[in-house]
Amino acid sequence: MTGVLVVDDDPYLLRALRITLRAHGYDVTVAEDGRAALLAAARTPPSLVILDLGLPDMDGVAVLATLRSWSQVPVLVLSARHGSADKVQALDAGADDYITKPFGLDELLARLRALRRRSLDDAEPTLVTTDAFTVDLGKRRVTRDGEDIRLTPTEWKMLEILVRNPEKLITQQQLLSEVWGPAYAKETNYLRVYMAQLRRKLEPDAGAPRHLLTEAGIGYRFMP
Amino acid sequence: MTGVLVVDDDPYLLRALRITLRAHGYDVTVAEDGRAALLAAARTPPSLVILDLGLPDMDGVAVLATLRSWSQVPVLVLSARHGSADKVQALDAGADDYITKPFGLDELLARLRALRRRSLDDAEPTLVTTDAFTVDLGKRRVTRDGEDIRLTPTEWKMLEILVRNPEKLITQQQLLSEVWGPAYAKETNYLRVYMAQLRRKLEPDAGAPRHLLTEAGIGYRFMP
DNA sequence: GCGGATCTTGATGAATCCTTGATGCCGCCC
DNA sequence: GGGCGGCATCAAGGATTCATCAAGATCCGC
Repeated sequence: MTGVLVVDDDPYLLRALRITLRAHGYDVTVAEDGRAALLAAARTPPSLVILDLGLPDMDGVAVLATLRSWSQVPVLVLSARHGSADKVQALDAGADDYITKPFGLDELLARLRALRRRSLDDAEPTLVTTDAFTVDLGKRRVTRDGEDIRLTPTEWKMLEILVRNPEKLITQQQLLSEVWGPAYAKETNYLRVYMAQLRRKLEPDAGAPRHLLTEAGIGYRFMP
Repeated sequence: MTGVLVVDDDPYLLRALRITLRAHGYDVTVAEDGRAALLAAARTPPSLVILDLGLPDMDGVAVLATLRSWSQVPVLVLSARHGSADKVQALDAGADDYITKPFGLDELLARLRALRRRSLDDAEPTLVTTDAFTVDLGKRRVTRDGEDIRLTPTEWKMLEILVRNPEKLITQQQLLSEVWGPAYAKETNYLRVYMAQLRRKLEPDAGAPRHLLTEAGIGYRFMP
């Protein structure tokens, strides 16, 4: 499902957008100020962001700049200002599109479609290599000795979390709640089963792992 | 040098744009009607296109659609019309941005920067070959053993997305929302039906696919 | 309208994946 | 040395997902 984060302080517009976007199949999250928007974007990264520049707590361009510091998500900016200086500022801060109020909902939907069309070919060239295997986070692919390794969805989720935090200790609870959900925080069994499978598929000697390490009683750690 | 093709029939605007864009480091080509624009774009493919919808010889949207049939170059549309129906039509025909006259030159420049930022990873091969079949993304054609393969519109859309992202895993949700729209993100049935058809038409052995691979529970992947 | 192509929808067996329990190993403390 | 807790491994079941087929429903050009 395509997730859209709508950031605006006008409750009426918010309501209209939520209804319209839901009716067109988007999964809508809303935020009424900049702080809430950044929190929401960090917690559940959306596929698209609609951002009003006139927010009560902080400048819209500042929100955009902060978001851009860690996310490449396409952003469509809303503004009541027609002045070209504002547009220039927003576009240069990293906005992908700019639309002035008032606007037609069909135009907004068309611009969203155009944005999403472009967002697919954002090749995220993050490649993590060890001397045994290579993980391509963008293409979602693992290779070993030139051969593709086939991972199940659960195996991949676990590996992705570990690989995105190299050398960092990930607790069992972190892994369980990220992969299976917070309700599974005590099912440490799952971790053993899947860690064993990952090692069998990736480690040269699954009995003596060198990259997927166990920290007894605490969690696991990935070493490049 | 970034090449910009400017298509407009107003000689004054053309002159102003040429001077301004050259001053900002762009390499400018101009065309005064649709036919000349398409010829120029075909002969020396530009990095960006600025297209006025009001042309003397043919409808601007038709020019855009024709251009889109073989090129993915970012297009910024100029129009004197403020109506949202026009915008929707242009954006759905493949425009990447839309700006109404009159406009500020600094806004135009900012939008051009935003467009160029998004299209950095060009180098788009229009011809993708495997040892079983060949896909010509520009001409929208698929050949196998020298024979043309007939694809339905839906089959083509699906294949195009996969082929434009070689080796990359495309999730079921990405495929569904690109081909059928975001509201269909749960109809994974469609994917199976059409993937089976694509394999029957393209794979030497549809039962053991080598180029259109299934990642169970996640999505599909194209391997050249 | 009519006919053909294309798109939906449902049903079936096969393949894959997740869960769960049992078993054995290792290190540690009593 | 024996008991214990945490870990690794294995295998089987049940659940989910996939491939395939075929029958309507719908769209489109003539």
